[in-house]
Amino acid sequence: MASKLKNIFKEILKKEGLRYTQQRQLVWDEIKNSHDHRDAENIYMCIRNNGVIVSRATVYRTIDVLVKNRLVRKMDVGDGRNRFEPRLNDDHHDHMICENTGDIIEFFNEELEILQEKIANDHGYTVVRHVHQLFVKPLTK
Amino acid sequence: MASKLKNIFKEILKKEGLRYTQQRQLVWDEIKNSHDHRDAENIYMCIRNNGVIVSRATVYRTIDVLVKNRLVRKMDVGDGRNRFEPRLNDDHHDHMICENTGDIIEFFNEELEILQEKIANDHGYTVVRHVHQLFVKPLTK
DNA sequence: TTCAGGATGAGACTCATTCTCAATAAGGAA
DNA sequence: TTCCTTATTGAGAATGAGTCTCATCCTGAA
Repeated sequence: MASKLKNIFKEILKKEGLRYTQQRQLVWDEIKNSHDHRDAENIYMCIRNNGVIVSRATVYRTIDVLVKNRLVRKMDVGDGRNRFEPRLNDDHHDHMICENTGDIIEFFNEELEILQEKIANDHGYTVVRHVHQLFVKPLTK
Repeated sequence: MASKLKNIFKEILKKEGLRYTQQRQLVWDEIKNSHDHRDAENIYMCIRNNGVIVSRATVYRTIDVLVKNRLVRKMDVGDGRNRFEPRLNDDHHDHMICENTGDIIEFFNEELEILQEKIANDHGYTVVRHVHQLFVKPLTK
C-alpha cells in the first residue's frame, strides 16, 4: 500500500519529467499522512520539526505538482491561506465550515453533482471543477 | 430610487455609528452603478479617473462596510483578487467562470439552494452563507 | 564514475490588502 | 454660524502568502 503510493508519486514525477528527490518525497509524505486541511506553512513547519530542512519554495513547488496531478486537493476557506488535503482514493467531496468553531466537515451529495452539471449544460458549458463551501452554524433544537 | 438607495446607505452608516462622507458615497456610487464583477483596484482607479482623489485605504474600508451590510457581494474567483458586485435587489445567485475566456456567468437554481440547506441540516447545521463556483468550459457540439 | 542540467535553499521580491499617524472634516453643541 | 471633539482620510509603510532568482547541490542516464 505504502509502496504503491510511492510508486504513484514516482510515476507522476516521471510523467512530468521531474526528478525524484528526498524533499519532494518528504512533502508528499507529510501531506498524505494526515487527513487534516492544512496550510502550506503548517506543512512546512511539520517537516522542519522532524529535523529536516526543506525550504518553503520547495514545499510550494511540490504542492503545485501534487495538486496538478490530483494527489492533493487545494481549497480556499476564504481566510487568505490555501488549505491542502490528500486525495488518496480520489473521493470527491465538498466542505462545510462551521462559523462558530472553524470545524471543517466533508460532505458529498450525488444529486448536487448532477444538478451542477445540468445547470452548466443549460448555459452551454460543462463543469471542469467546482468550489462549493457551505458556511454554517449549528442547528438549535 | 436613487435617493432611496442613498438613504439606505446613510442609514447603514448611521446604524454602524459611522459618519457620512463624500468618499464613502463615491465608493458606493462607483460600485452600484455597474453590474460587473470588479476588483478593488478597478473601483479605485475608476473613481480617480473621474478626477476625484480617494485613497485605496478608504476604498477598502468602505467596501468592508458595504459587504458587511449586504449592499455589496464579495467573491473570490481564485486569482488572488477579490471581486465585488452590487446587491441591489438582494437577488441571490452563484457564478460560473469560463476557464477559456474568464467570462463570469451568474446563475440561480432554487433546487440547489434547497438541497444545500438539506445537506447542512442532515449534519446538524444550517447554512449561513455559501460559496459556489463552477469552473466551466464551453460544450462542443 | 562522470557530468549536464534539473532541483534546492535563502532570501529578495510581488502584490493585494491592512495598518499607521498626522492632517482634515463631519456634525452635535452652543 | 462657529466651535470643538473625534471620526475619517490619504500617503505610504507594513504585512503576509506565495513566487522568483541564482549560486550551489544532486539526480540519474550513459
